[in-house]
Amino acid sequence: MLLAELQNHKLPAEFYQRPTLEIALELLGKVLVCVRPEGVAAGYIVETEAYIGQDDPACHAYKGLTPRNKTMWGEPGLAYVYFTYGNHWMLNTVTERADYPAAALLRGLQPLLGLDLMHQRRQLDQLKGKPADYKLANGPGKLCQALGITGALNGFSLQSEELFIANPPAEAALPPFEVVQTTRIGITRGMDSPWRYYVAGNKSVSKT
DNA sequence: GGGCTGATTTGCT
DNA sequence: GCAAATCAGCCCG
Repeated sequence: MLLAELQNHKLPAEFYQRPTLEIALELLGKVLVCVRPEGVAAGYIVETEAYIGQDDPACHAYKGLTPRNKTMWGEPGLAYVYFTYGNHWMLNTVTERADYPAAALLRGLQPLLGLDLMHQRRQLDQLKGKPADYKLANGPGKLCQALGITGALNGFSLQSEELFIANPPAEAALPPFEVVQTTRIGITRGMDSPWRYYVAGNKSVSKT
């Protein structure tokens, strides 16, 4: 079964102990897996953004350490989950090294496992019917909703049993793809840094 | 397909 | 109080 394969190919701690831009780039095509009591959901990462250090005006760490952004100063490989806009959770992977606040935001997922569960969680309106599969997690807020990720997972290790990122086995990998590098989305400061990456042509990218 | 707008909570000024 | 690493609904074409 694919889930067992994925569990055996978790990214090692060293993967996260590197420059954030490298990590954001290399996360593309990896598989994010979330195991909750109600079931398993997983998808290919197709869009990421880097937020790097206290000098990056768009990074939450810009204004210094607060209870909310504390996880960014933690060990690389932790999940930094935060709440914004009154409705939405966001998932990041902590990068670089402990005591240095940096993270890669996961912005888009191409659904792979647990499609029914994702539809159930993302159900908007009984009358409207199901959204297309590629729209289940094509955005950072939707991604968390589809996988059942909430603040309860903030500070969890991304090598845990509940939430982890894995290198898919060759037979389950995304077909070869090109990467587009561009500026970040949804921010009001630090808009010049081209720290967003996505899989060219993939429909689960939030905006092209 | 694209543009505009209200929703709704948390954390910090 | 207000801004926020957003989303969905509604209108238009």
